[in-house]
Amino acid sequence: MPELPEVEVCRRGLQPEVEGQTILGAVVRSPRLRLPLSATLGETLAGQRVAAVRRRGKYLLLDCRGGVEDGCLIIHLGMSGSLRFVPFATPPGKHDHVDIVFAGQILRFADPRRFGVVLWQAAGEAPHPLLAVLGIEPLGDEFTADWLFAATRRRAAPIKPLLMDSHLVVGVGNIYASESLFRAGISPLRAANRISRERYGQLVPAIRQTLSDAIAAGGSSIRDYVHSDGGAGCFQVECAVYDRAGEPCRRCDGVVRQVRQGGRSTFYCAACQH
DNA sequence: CCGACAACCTGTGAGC
DNA sequence: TGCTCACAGGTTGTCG
Repeated sequence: MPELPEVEVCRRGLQPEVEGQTILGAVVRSPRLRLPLSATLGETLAGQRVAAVRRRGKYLLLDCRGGVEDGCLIIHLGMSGSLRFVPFATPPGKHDHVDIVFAGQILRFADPRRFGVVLWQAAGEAPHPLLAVLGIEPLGDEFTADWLFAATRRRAAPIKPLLMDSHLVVGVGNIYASESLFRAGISPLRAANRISRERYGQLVPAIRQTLSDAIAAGGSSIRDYVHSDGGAGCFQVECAVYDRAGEPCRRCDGVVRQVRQGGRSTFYCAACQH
């Protein structure tokens, strides 16, 4: 479910609940995820104090201190993952794979499709390979039109799948790639190296704005559970093109089209986007 | 190095 | 109602 905004909303929901709190232990019901879960996660996490809740791309990072070894709990929600707080003794559902137990409540990780990841990274180890290959943060200072223009000079692939390549830029998933390109008036089919520097000057702010708006829209209703349903976020923001094939464009009297790129659905308005 | 594609896994909705 | 198929918000690995 989650792209960058959903993960960031999740992080903000998590932070006030767990920062400074001590983890009593963890329960692993099913270790089968995208990468196998450590069998000793419970012992590793027991007694850890959560020093900070950070985000890198779509990865949540819980910095931990004071257990058997300092380190970082890395969580990725994959396509269908979610985190929520539940009271003690709440019976686990079919896809509730991991519990992280705090003094007053349980942080429960569920993931029907098992594309998610829960990993322990010990302090002092080399950065985990999953994180080491990540590109730059789209809401960070480095993400500029000049940078994106330079990074795409040798890329003949269509711009939309490139925006979704986390080795280049992190966090832009299938929904927000389509939405950002609509906002910038750029066709998702256009070769990345045939987009001018000036038009990247439109695209970069469009991506930032699209992500920021989505974070702001999702950021309202967080309290005792962690929001990770991008669908709900999308309803709140009202998508311009995503999942609106055949429906009227919101900007002109055209119709939203759907095509397939890299095995994923892309939505756009051929009249508004070139 | 680049780009296209299959694969991982489970659930859901559409169509017959 | 029940079956089958296509598709779903991510990422990696393989192949040409």
